[in-house]
Amino acid sequence: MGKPPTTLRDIAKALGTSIGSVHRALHDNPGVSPLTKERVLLMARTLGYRPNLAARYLSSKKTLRISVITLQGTTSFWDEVRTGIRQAAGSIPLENVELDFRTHPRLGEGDEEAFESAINDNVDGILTFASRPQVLRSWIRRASRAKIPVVCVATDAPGSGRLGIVGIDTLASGSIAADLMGRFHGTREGSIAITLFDMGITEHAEKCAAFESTLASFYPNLQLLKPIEDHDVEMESYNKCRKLFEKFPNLSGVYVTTEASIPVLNAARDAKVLDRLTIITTDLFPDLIPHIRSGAVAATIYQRPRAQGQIAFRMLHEFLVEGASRSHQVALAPHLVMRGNLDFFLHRQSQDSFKEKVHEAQEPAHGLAEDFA
Amino acid sequence: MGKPPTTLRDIAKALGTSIGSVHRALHDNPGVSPLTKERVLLMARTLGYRPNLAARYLSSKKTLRISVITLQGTTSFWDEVRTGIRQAAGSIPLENVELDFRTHPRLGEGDEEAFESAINDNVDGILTFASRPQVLRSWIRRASRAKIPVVCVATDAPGSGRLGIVGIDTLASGSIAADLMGRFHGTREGSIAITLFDMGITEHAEKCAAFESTLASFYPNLQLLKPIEDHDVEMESYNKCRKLFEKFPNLSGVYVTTEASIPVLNAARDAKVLDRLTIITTDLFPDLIPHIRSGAVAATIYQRPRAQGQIAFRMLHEFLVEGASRSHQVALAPHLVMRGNLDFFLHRQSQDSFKEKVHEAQEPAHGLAEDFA
DNA sequence: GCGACTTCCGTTAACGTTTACGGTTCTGGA
DNA sequence: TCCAGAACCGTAAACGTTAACGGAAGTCGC
Repeated sequence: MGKPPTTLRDIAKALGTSIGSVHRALHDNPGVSPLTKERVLLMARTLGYRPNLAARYLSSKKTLRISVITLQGTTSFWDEVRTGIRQAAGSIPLENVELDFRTHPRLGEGDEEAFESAINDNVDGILTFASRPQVLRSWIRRASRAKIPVVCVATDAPGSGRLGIVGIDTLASGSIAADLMGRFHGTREGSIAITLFDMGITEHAEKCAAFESTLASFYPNLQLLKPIEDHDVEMESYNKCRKLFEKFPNLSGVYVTTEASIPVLNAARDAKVLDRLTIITTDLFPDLIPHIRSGAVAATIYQRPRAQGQIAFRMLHEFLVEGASRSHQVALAPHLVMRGNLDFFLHRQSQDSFKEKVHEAQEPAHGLAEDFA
Repeated sequence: MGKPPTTLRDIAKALGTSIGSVHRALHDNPGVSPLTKERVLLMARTLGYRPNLAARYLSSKKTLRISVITLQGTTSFWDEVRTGIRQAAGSIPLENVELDFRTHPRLGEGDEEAFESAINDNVDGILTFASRPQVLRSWIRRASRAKIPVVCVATDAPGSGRLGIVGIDTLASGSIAADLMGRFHGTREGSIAITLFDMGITEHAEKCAAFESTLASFYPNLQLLKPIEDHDVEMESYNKCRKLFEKFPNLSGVYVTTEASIPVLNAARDAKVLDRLTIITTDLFPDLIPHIRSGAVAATIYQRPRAQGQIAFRMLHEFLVEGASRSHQVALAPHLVMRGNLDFFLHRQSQDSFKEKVHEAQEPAHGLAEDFA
């Protein structure tokens, strides 16, 4: 059924040339004439040549260096992303990967420098958070020109030449938030607010649009107010919300699409409207937990940072190893966290780098695992 | 920072013996004395020997044969699981895996035969659906004794010696269903029904318990009725539900934990209680779609069959290749599907076995979706 | 016409493991 | 005493790729 795969030797033999020339041609290394190069490329294609990765790795054993340029962050989101990257890097069978974390403290502080040093170090690939697409775009483009593939996590930098993007599906997030808001609220009239970082961020605009669209389609009794932009500044968020609650005393729900949910909750508490509001937030971090348990936050939409990190790494690695990756845009389904299943997610987060953890000793001896240490 | 990894030659040299003996010792092949074997094992441990997988694969290039013993199924669930397995098998870099699907038509029909033939064929590993744990337990045990690792998908077979299990977290599923039911329903009194396959199935009992517990903790206004067992028989489900609706006219919600949601919906329609009920179902398949769109089904808890298949395959493969896998029990977080985000999941399902050759032009409108832990 | 250089190409030794094959030495039985 | 067989062990050839080396032409300057 399976004919043996074609090798470099096969191509060489078919062309009456040598392995060395074939190898040079396929890697467009110098030292091969344009004619033979073309003939090799053609023959490789017709014979359906696929490089044997095991042999390649065994022979060259050069290590891939991947630079991870991310934000420190105010919540645990980016820590989780980095953990996911580390996990994925640790679980590839042929471990020849070296991770190089360049974490900058604040938004727009040190990201450009990190990019510059990564490019100068001539790393093999970059995983990054494109916090400021408009600024980072040129850096990503510069990396691409230097043949360094870049994969964005969480936020896209469209038109930058980046290899790919992995993030949470904005449509699914915004829609599910709207559906929950609508169902939780019932059929009476009411108005809903939404907070986001900045309408200039594609992801946030899309989430907002999806939320609005679903709300309009299925819950016409709910009216969406003009979005509030907080720019990830606590005071801005708090003050704008205080003003909002005063201006719309009949407000019945808030959808917080950013990490800055605590200021919103504080504002609601201080305005004494907390128990009248249905609040849906985004992500999951320690400070938010008591608010979920108390029921103040009805639900939170978990953006699966660890999964994002894992998949981003896999995408980059696949490209570096195979020369092409399967899908360059990955949109994950968000998870929904509420009071009842909160512990499940907390438990999952806590099994951190313990991947080697000994699992419940109820079934100890399997007998198969006795291969070698 | 990185000293070169130890090789067979290193061990041999350190012991003054030969590569051949070291190899035989590490694989407990015949032809090595107990003494040298012990010394090799010790030295391998102290030198921290890890086999070089690239070299191993390059040299042996034997193909792993994995048998997939699953149900045909009445919905697309198991098709999706199999698709996930295929995808995962296709995406491993060193492709030396041969999948062998043994699909039996009905529950408890042909599963034992499939196991027997798989064991007789001496496959390298088995992925299976332990539909009837009590019956299959002995078969799994038999496979384990034949050194064939078995990974269960969706349903566990505890105490069978299986290598591992991947499924949806029952606590998260039951709890989120209860939370939604409670929030959707509001604060007025009401009673809720739950349908399941059989209380004998661990997963179903656990889901039921989680549902009950969350309901009792946070929504004491809702009263849970005695569970209905449908045994995956349509008529049984329909009839029991009809009787239920007659007996409890003030019923306000149903949580369907099995695939058999259509009979429940039909019964509710025929009993003319459909619009009074909050119905939460499980999984996502074509027949269910119109009911979600119409709002008859408020939400459905998607069990991510494709992700289950992918992860189960990975677990088995990792064990077969590396000799030990990281975690033998994987509990996935379920996804929540409602009207608004339904299209996202449908779109994702439809990108089936395409995965090959998606050399996208520039930036397609909507991202490709991938499923993952 | 002779070295020095360029351009192209063939050969070959790694990489670490598996596997088959030939050797030892040792045992038991005739 | 000698042979057959077992039990143990060393050697070497694969596997497919990479990278380095050396050789064969051909080109240029003197």
